[in-house]
Amino acid sequence: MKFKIKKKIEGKLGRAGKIKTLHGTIKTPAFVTVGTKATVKSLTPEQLEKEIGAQVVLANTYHLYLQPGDERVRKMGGLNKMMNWDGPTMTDSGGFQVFSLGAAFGKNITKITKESAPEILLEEFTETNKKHRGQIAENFQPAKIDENGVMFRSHIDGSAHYFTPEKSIEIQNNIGADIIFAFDECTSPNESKHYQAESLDRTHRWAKKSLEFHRAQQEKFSVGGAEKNSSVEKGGKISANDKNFAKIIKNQAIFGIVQGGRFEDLRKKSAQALAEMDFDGYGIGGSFQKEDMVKGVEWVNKILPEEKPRHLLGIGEPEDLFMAVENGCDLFDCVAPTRIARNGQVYTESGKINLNNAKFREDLGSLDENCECYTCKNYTRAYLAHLFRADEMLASTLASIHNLYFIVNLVKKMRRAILKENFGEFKEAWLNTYKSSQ
RNA sequence: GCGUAGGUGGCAGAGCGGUCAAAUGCAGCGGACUGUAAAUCCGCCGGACUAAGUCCUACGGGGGUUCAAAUCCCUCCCUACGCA
Repeated sequence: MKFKIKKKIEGKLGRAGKIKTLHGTIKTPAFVTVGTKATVKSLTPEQLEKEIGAQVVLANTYHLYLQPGDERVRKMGGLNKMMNWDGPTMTDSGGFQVFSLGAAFGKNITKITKESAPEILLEEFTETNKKHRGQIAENFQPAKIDENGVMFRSHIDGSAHYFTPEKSIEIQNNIGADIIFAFDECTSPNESKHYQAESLDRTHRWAKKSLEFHRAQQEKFSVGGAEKNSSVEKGGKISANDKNFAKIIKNQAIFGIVQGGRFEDLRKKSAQALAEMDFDGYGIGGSFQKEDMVKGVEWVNKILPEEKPRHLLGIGEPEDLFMAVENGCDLFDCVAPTRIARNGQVYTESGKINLNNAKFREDLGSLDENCECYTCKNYTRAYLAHLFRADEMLASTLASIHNLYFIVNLVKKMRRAILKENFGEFKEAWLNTYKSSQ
């Protein structure tokens, strides 16, 4: 993987550049589409590429390990081949599941908190979650952390699985994405500073282990290439797939992940510690308070090496993307566009609208007035409103096409603005319209 | 005409003397969703008053029994099935 900066935003940390991978080039800043289980929900790769113009897909280590199993992914020729996606790919390490299946499990907690958010009545939410999320037994906690790793209980069948940094990397090697992440702990925003600090040190130790293990794997595959491949060592023949994997892993980049919650000293310490390790790029993870996410990003990006790409994990909403691009992030992924789409909400230039609202039942306009996407060119709000009410699958597909097009192209526009040196004006104008009618 | 089973909120359908403005599901209305436990979840859903609450009108119509009736009795109307 190679990263090149083409242009910077004057007086800011933001930049436009290019990341070259085995499966193609990513023009940054870029929005990464999320395909957790090796599919961007409700979309075909062809729609992703042609209708949306997506550049990258991010899949998930934990999910693909559970099903179909990373060995099977490898047998199917790796992530790209398996899902018929030709472009660049990434995998998240399972670090987010430490949070979502751990501290956040059964509670109504998200990694983004808002100043205005009311106190959460934990017990109430736990009760409702038990009721509605099925099979889960009393006090069931699917993720438990210790110094060496995390014990996950499968959310599918309850079986126990132990992830170490090495295990996560090994799985990610088998999945074969272009960019992989070190195993980390995404901490809950509700944790004390004491816990955040403790967890941070552990995440740094895991980062080092992840990096060392990955480099060793690459070494194994580069010296003598496919001959050193494990299946060959067992006496097998060198298959085309083994050769292909040798190439993939040799080129597989690894990003370290910065944590530290919303604490300045911890964020800076984390950026410093990771910058000292020779990662190919960096992820910025963990929880934020919406209002001061800017500061968090700034603290970190001032320290991380400029010449390496930075991925802001799990963000976001349009306003977050402007903030992050301006402050030096190159990649973003977020489930929001596809998730809210499946739930009936779509982006428009003037804010989000909910197609389940009665007022759209006879609205013959397109989802967003000036949008050029496939959905907007061919369908009305009224039709989508009907599809959602009728519980038709096409509703998800059409809304997802629109939302991803909207976000992917918004970031592309930001890139163009950087190249044209008018990012500031573009941001201001865009956000004015977006906010004004919310 | 006779027999049997029924008539409950927009629909389906519980309840069979008090704890019933009435379970549950659907429909309806609104909200949430930020490295996907997610085609998910939450709230409201007879009427009036800002809310805890208070009052009003309600389980086919009418009449009764009872301190108390969606629930028991009588009668009428209607529906389904069976028999003439």
